[in-house]
Order: sequence, then structure tokens, then C-alpha cells
Amino acid sequence: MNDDAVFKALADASRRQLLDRLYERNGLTLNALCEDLDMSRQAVAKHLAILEEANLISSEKHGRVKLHFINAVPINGIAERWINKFERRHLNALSALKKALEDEGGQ
Amino acid sequence: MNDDAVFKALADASRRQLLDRLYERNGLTLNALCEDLDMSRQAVAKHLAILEEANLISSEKHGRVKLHFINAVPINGIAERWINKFERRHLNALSALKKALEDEGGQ
DNA sequence: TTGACAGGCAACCATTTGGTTGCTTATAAA
DNA sequence: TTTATAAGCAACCAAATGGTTGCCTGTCAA
Repeated sequence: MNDDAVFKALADASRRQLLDRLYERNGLTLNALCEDLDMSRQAVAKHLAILEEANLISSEKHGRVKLHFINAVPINGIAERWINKFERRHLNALSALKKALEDEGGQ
Repeated sequence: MNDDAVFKALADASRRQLLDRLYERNGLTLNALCEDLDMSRQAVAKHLAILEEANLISSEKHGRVKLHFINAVPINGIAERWINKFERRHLNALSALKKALEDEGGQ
């Protein structure tokens, strides 16, 4: 729940791109994430480490491959605690609705 | 509307703190923003320049003082375009409600 | 009109960041 | 049991970042 790490992790376009890739297809390997990324594998690995440190992704090792999964919790946390602040007028109604949707929809 | 500039601007804790100060009291001068910030005036000025570059604040010069105003638009833009992506399940309902509230409440 | 005060400009500095290359380790397949 | 493949480790590098100090400019008030 370290806001600073999350903001710093999101500050880099390459890392946001990695998140995008994982968003559209979750559970990719390091090598898969490298494809057409115009960056060395090691550079990507570093970015992934930063994202994982910020808890924006998690990973599982299966044999010699490592799968990467996006984690929406910190990003939603920031949206909740920080960004929505700037639309306080709507916050109450919005979070009430969200809660209702979550309660109703499960997860 | 440059996402990258906004993310980069938000990546620094001092800058987020400055936005916090402007959020709780808008229209502060540079010197006012410096108070108990344990940083030189010039450092603060640089941060403000970065925030202004990212369109997160605007400023007006009145005589020899310069007033700084927070601008929620880019932050809401990011929340809309990027962050809500990670809660797509709710997006439709949420944005519909937002729109309704805005139409109803005026700006 | 002359201080005092708000802010701007520019040079400089240490550290962090984003990237590289080269080599090693571990697992899967021939 | 080799060999190829996925990933990790470490050293290194240039550029960006966050900060400093010193001095300049412009405006208000005594």
C-alpha cells in the first residue's frame, strides 16, 4: 500500500505499456513481454521488478518460465484515496454505487 | 492532455504534497507554499513549474505575487482513461452516473 | 526614491534512473 | 547426457532528476 512506489512505478511509459500488455493478456512470460518492445530483456526484467515491488504485478514461477499477472488493487487504491479527492462533489454518490455494485456482483 | 507529463509530475512526493496544499487552500503564492516545506524556494518553484507544465496547476500573476491554482482536469482524465480500465466491470455504470450528476449539477 | 520583498534565472552538484553488455544458473527437450 | 532456452546477476554508463547557491528583476510601500 505504498502510494509512492505505485506513483513512481506508473511514471514510466514503458512500465505503463507493460501493464497494458498484461491487461489485454494476463500471465505472460518475461520473453513474451519483451516482444517488439525495442528494449533488452534485462531492461524489461528491471521494469517488471519495479512493478512487482510496487505490487502492481505478481508472478509465479513454473519450472523455468515465470508468469506475470497484473494486480489492480494498488491502482484502485490510489484512485480511491488520491484521485477521487479531486472530484469530491461526486465521491459520496460514486463510492456508494461502487460498494453496491461490488456487494451485488461478488469479488 | 499529455499523460506522461502528468504521471511524471505525480511521481514525486513533494509535488503531490504541493497539490495537497493547493487542494485544501487554493490560490497560494510561491512563498506561502514554501512554508514548513524543508526545501528552498527555488526547489519549490521548480516543482510548481513541472506541475504547471503538466497542466496540473495554473497560475496568475498579480503585481509582484503569483497565485497558484489546482486544476483537476488532467487528473480526472487519467482516472477516466487509464485507471478505470482496471475496473471495467463498473466503468459503464460509473460513467453514466457521473455524466448524470454533471448534467444535473452543472460544473 | 529607496528599500524591502516576491519571484525568476542560471550554474552547479550528487544521486537516481533507464538502459546496456557479458556471464551464470536452472530447467526442458533431443 | 548434451544442448537449447528462460531467466537471474552484476558491472557499467549516460542522462535525467531533485536539490543547492548566488545573483538579478520587478513591484509595492515608507
